[in-house]
Amino acid sequence: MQLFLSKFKNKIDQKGRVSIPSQFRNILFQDGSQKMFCYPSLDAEAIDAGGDSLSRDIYALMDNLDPYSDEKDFLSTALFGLSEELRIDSDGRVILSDVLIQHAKIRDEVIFVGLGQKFQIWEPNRFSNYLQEAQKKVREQRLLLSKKNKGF
Amino acid sequence: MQLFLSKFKNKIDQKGRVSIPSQFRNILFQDGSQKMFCYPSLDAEAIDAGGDSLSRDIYALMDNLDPYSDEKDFLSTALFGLSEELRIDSDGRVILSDVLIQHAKIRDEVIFVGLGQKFQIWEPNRFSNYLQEAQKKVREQRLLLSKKNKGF
DNA sequence: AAAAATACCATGTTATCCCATAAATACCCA
DNA sequence: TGGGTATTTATGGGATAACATGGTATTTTT
Repeated sequence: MQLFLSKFKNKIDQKGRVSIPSQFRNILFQDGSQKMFCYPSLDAEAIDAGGDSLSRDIYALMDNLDPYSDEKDFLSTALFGLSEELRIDSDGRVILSDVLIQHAKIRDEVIFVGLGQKFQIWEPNRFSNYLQEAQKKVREQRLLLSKKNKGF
Repeated sequence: MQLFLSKFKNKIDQKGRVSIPSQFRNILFQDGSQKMFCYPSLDAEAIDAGGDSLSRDIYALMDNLDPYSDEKDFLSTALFGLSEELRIDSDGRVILSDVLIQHAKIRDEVIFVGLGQKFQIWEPNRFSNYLQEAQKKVREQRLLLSKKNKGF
């Protein structure tokens, strides 16, 4: 399985179009779909995005919940109610919706960040702050992890 | 399993290309992949790099985490977001990304240092400083150890 | 009709491929 | 062992393809 790795900075033009980094695009295209599945990230000011496998994972997650629970209703509203399948045009670009743009406080540049099975889209400054925090956490965690994981 | 051993100094050309030392390249090619997996070293001004086995170790590490926790998001941002799989071209060269170059403060020459299951890429002067300190530390340690373990 | 979405085209930049060269290494055979 | 030949390797350059990005034209929506 191909993973989303690394990060890329791209511009948004006057029409609101952004190129999806080719590395990510190729992964999305692998299952034949010309869509990018995305929704406002639940715990960050960013957009979560991915391909068919991501949307399938989320469907599967929902299926495991009690059909008549509040929890399921909340989650399906938060995820499916706000998720979109953006069409990827012939040049590999998408147009982000207003809802997504406002949630992530995006202007005219974005950062695509690979997270393995999905990726996120950030406003650049906001992302560099988040990254610093994340790196701090990793350094703390690593002490624990390194006992089990050789080499890393 | 083949180990990355010894060190090699190579040049970066005007296009940003560096030859991977053939000894290392052969190990990378063993599992058929044309990629070099790498990321900014966590505790040194250097680039950590390796092949499939290194990336698999890290993927496995992430698999153990709760898929929808923000702990996982933090870790995958710092690990996946900063990792790259650089394509090795037909002449055995890669192009290091800006992020990696800036982290390791690399200019037009690098040193590849074998560390067993992975290797590091250093700016030459920075590496020789690091090496001197490391040797000093080893000598100090050895004095302590030798009291218990003669012969080392 | 106006606005938005889509297709299509153009451009500069960068990455990728292919080939050339020189040095180093491995190989071979008398 | 020596001496010469072939092979590998690092490195440079030119040609080509891919990519991000901007623009214009055409279609669709409302």
